[in-house]
Amino acid sequence: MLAKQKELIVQLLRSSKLSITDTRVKILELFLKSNGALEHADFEKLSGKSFDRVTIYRTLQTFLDKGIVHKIPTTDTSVRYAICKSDCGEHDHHDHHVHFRCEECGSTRCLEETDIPVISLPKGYDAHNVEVVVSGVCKECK
Amino acid sequence: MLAKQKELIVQLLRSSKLSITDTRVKILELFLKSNGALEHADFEKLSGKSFDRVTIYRTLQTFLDKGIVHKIPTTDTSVRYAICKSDCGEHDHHDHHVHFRCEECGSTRCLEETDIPVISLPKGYDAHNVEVVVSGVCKECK
DNA sequence: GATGTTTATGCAACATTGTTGCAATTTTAT
DNA sequence: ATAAAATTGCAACAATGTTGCATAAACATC
Ligand SMILES: [Mn+2]
Ligand SMILES: [Mn+2]
Ligand SMILES: [Zn+2]
Ligand SMILES: [Zn+2]
Repeated sequence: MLAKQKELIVQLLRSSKLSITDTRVKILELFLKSNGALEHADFEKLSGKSFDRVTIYRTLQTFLDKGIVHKIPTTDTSVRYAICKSDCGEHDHHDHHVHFRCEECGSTRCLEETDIPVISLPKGYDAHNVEVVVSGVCKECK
Repeated sequence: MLAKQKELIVQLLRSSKLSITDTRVKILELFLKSNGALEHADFEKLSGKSFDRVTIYRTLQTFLDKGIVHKIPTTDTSVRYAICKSDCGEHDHHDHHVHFRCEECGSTRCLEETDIPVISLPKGYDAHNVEVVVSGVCKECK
């Protein structure tokens, strides 16, 4: 791993008041390396089975709590996580972008530049959050 | 069960070229009765444990294949299903509506009148399907 | 309504995914 | 270097989903 990236990761953990551990550094490294969302099984594979499953679950939950990563909805039982590129904090997330799932390569990406549209709901409904997931064929697969 | 509803369900199964079985009738009955999306565990509870888990999985998959139900994306591992109110067929679904998840009562509903907005993606991306899930507080819970 | 054929179901066995308690280890603060 | 606090790995468990196969139910034909 590059020293620069390591420094970046350490800063990220420190600013979230998390202690610097091998698992956390490795998982953040995998997020930065990948160009899309990752799911639990990916970490077990990509990390070379060096970490316990439970630790990975707990680490992802911690990152969620701290606003370091966010989840992306799916229609199957998998849970997909992506790193927050905007500076989300523990109590305010502002990842208001569309997600894209490619039917060819299976990758899921954050489209940072594509904003979530305004949805006008029927009377009586109060919206707190809107998730948009587009599926289709990505740039690379066409 | 009302005779009228039973007849409706039988028609629905026939028009999808599915044989009429107890499990299928019961599951459709539960869909019609509920005013929101259901997940696998709901069928085991609501049906009174009379059906095998495997049969429920297979029935839901069959209904999906035939366009009788559709899935709704979630950020957890649960898979939620709702009945298609538009007349979707085996090869063409046209459920282009927004879904709403209430943070209070936990119900997920199809907002049939609320259309999916047009999303303009970055160049190179080809959209086939757009899913919108809004979370917040529903009519009844306010 | 009885017949054979097709289809669906239930069961067992297994795989995958996620959770909790607790002791051992690592990190951090002093 | 040491003590306190936090994280990790392990075991045990719970929930969810899949497959093969024998039995049972539904369907089409007579
Ligand atoms: Mn994202
Ligand atoms: Mn719907
Ligand atoms: Zn692709
Ligand atoms: Zn509600």
